[in-house]
Amino acid sequence: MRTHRRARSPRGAGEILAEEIIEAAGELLVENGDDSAMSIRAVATRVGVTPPSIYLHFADKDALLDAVCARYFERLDDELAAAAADVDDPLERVLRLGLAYVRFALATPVLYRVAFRNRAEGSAPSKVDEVLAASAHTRFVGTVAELAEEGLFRPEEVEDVVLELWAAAHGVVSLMMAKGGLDWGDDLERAESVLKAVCLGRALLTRRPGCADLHVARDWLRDLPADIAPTQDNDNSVKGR
Amino acid sequence: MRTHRRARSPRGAGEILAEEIIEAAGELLVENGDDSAMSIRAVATRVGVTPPSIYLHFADKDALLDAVCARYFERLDDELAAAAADVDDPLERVLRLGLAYVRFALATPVLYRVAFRNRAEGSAPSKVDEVLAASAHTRFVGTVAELAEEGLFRPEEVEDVVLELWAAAHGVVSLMMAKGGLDWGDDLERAESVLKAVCLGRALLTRRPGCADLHVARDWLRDLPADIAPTQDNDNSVKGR
DNA sequence: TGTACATCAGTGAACGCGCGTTCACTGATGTAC
DNA sequence: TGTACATCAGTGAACGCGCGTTCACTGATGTAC
Repeated sequence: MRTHRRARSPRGAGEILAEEIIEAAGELLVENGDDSAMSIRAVATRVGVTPPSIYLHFADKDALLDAVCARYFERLDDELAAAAADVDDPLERVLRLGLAYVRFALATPVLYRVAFRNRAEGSAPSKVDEVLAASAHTRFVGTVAELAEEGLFRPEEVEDVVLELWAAAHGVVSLMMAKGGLDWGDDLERAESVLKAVCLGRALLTRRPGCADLHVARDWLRDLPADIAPTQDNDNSVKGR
Repeated sequence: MRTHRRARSPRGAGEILAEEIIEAAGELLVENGDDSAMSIRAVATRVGVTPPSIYLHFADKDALLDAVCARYFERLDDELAAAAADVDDPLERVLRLGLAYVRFALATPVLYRVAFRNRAEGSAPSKVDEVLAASAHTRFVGTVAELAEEGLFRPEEVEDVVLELWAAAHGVVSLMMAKGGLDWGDDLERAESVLKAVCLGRALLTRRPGCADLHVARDWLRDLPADIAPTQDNDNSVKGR
């Protein structure tokens, strides 16, 4: 039941269909909610082509989903690049990157969830992981490495800090998606709070290793001197800038 | 193709079958990897009963999955209770609770993932959320409230801190499950690091609100006095105790 | 300038499958009289 | 003590569906000679 028939690609331009398939698959995922609702047949119908045509460009359904996710993470990297542009201070930049990640994920929850679906055990290594490693991950590593140069972290723990920041951001968005009924308040403010806590707590543990002992940490927190004077502008949030 | 036929329950004991169904469904999920691999027919076969019998006890497949998840979170609460027993210090207890959560999730990744699956939009409010709210969530709230009494957090931010700790723990386990290939090191040590960072960072933001401005926070971190002498035992981890 | 051929981008029809769910029925067990 | 009846815990067979995937085929376009 094709609603329209797609014009055949000119010779040598078969790749065009691949692009249209990825795009249509992404749209179907967004519209229908999850990957079990995206069928080869539905994708073919939307593109205006018959189901076997899909197999001219993708080995199977899983390969198509993978391509959709890879495309998705490429878009994520674009967003991260935009968020980091012109932010010289690495501490502020890491927060901006984290918030951009959260904003991007919350804007497209279905795709985000599909991108983090668990793949079948025997399946080939995914293109998605390569894309992630080469883009978003590298971007975070670079910024955290700058922070390490400042002395906020030790150089050998840069990868660890990145993973932990990622875990925090991922946790915030995926718990929000799964348990939207909880009292999250403003999503981005909550994310900002978590990201700041991880950054500061982690840096604190680096600069004062003794605080890894919770009793030491508590005594120390209790004895903190009175807060310093607030800075001139009261807006502590980075969101609106 | 039943491999064995289950003996009929005696009169008045029809509920026994419901229990066996939940148990079998859980086993199938664990063995087969995800919820699309758990079919009503497979559950019936495993229990030794015909498919329509399932419907004597569960309205549909979704209701069955829900019951499995509710049972799962009841088990989680048992683990949390055991982890918190005899830990008087609330700061240590919150860490133990978090680690028990992580350990439990990592021990049964498939069930954990299913329990956080996204439900269809129109579906009835899940029993799972009630169980969670009444058990694990309450447990964390109680402990964080004690920390607030100590002055580590403000009383009105107890719920927020619980959500953020939950998000952190959830993020660690679900990212580990989705991206197991990353360099996580020891899973529980990584979790401990994140949980401590969130706790300390959050408490720091409470005691020194000025640090919400990242520039202030950085100057402050840079000017931290030299670390205090380490405590007598060098084991900062809570894992083995 | 014409023609045989290769290549490319698809099509049409079908295979076989397992699934959730429904419906009318069965047979053992307890209960009322 | 015997019998009719209600209840309970299931059964057997089927409906209808959409799915991923395969296979032989088509028809337009470019290329060699």
